Amino acid sequence: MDYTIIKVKQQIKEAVQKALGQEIDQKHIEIGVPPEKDMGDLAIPCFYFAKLLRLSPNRIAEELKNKIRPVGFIESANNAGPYLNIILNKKVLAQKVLNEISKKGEKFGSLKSDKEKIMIEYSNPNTHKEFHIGHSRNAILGASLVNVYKFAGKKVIPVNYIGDIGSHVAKCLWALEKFHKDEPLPENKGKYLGGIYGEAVRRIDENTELKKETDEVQQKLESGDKYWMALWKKTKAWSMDELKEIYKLLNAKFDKIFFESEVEKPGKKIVAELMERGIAEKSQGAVVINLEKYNLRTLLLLKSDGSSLYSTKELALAQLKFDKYKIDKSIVIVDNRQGFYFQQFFKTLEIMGFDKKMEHIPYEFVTLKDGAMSSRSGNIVPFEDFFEKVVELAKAETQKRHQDWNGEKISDVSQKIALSAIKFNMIKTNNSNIIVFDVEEALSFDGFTGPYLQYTISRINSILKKESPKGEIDFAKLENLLEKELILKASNFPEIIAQCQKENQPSILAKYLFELAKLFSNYYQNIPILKSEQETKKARLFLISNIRQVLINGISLLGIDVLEEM
RNA sequence: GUCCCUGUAGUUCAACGGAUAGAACAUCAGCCUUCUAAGCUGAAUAUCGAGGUUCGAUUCCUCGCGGGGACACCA
Repeated sequence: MDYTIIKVKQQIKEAVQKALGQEIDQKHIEIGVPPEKDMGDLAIPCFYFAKLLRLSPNRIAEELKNKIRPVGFIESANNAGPYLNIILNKKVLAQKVLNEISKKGEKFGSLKSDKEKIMIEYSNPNTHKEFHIGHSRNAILGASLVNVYKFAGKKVIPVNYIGDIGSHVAKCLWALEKFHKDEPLPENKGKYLGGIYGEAVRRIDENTELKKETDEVQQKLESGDKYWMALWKKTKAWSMDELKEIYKLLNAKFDKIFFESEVEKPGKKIVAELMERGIAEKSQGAVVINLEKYNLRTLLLLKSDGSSLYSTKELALAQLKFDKYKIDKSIVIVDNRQGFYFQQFFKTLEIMGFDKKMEHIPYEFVTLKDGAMSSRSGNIVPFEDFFEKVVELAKAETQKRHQDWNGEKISDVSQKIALSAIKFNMIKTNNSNIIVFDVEEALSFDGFTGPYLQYTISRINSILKKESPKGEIDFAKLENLLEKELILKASNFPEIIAQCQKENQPSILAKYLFELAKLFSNYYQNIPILKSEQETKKARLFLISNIRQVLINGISLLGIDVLEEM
């Protein structure tokens, strides 16, 4: 990375090293931020130097203050106890950072590309089931991670692995045939199927005798019964149509979609090989791999009736990924409840001699105030229902503000506002925290939300529409402290991208964007732009157009479509 | 029982081992003859407990307490 912020820090490190002597390792020079703005722009704790040089940290800070001379980005330094605070040169910083953003445009923040080819598997829904808000967390998180990885210079192949076979399909089709045959079909057939699946689960719950009937359906499906296969194909298409619609809304894209149905047979073959090689063994009629010596208990690879399990199929999927797509690494985004399974699964691959880089990125699931969502209890919040609700609310708010807009524009803007609210809401929480879904909160458009970011961009657009920056910029005109703060924050963007990718945590980006937008809002409120003196105005317009660029780059990475106005 | 996540303000969340623990929502008090008030400013309120490591612990380690989840025929 040759970004300005990196150069600034490098310059500071060199200055410190020069002042204290070569025995100071630059790696140990930490650069942070002071607690108060008026103390300085960057801060260096001096404890490490103190230990090395056998002097008090306060003394070293003082010495550094006296030795550091203004050069390049560094304007001056102040000591405060054991800390050295650096004040950056406003003009130089503004010039370098703003020109950099302006020049790189939508590429600003992107990192040097490396050769590693990574497959990211995410979403992984089942057909014949309802797609609820919990599934949307995975799709939203995955889509943004794919964006972030690409922006961070990785070669990414986003894929989806869909559960199109198994007992859930049998249950759904059984209920469809038994209770809904010849019924007129609604427009959204995928959602209709999901409802029927829920009904099937509840009926079987009430009368366990019915399980026999669904088992029969499953056997027919597995044996390739023509009638049931035809029904399966037809209904699978319904689910896929619905999923495609949802993915369009969520900006979730896939280069390849794998289906469980295509890896079932190859999976069984692998299990048979494992048996021959003595890696897997029979236990109570089923095939298992004993992982007790790794403290991972036992993983079931095949059911006692010979039918496949998730693990069976996934063995084949892993091979398919590396053999056919020539990837260096495979990442799977699946909720944390499968964490133990993945430990077992990866260990199994290792024992098999399948020595590849595979990683499970866990995240916590979405629950409701009164407990987890389940088809059994019927307390599912379907994504589409929730989405409609948010759109409706956005519409009401938009109409209130823009009586002159036509229906089409209102609808379009409202939909985008709704989606930005939903996506941001799912991303703003750290992956390792459970989201307790609260409709009230999810419907909010105020504060730390997607619409707030959109609104900030709209306000910038509104100014730039009236006048855009032209000609030579006098960066000395950006002398306000709020301006310096904004510029410094904007300069941090590439570092945020790096961190976000490294930690698989888009919430870091969400938080950063909010902070940047917040700084702008404050600036906007207090500093007139269009009404300022000519040269100052030019500089300020240039500043805000670049702040907008950073906001747009960041929001886009979250998978959110940027609005022109709202 | 073993393993994973988690415990911070009334609520939902932040805080590479660093200075006075930050936001948002809700509450209260202000700000629209000024570039979009979906905004801005201010007030008030918090680290589950006990040890340990460290110059320094919300963060790391140990133990305890509380919440959620996973652990053989679901995915």
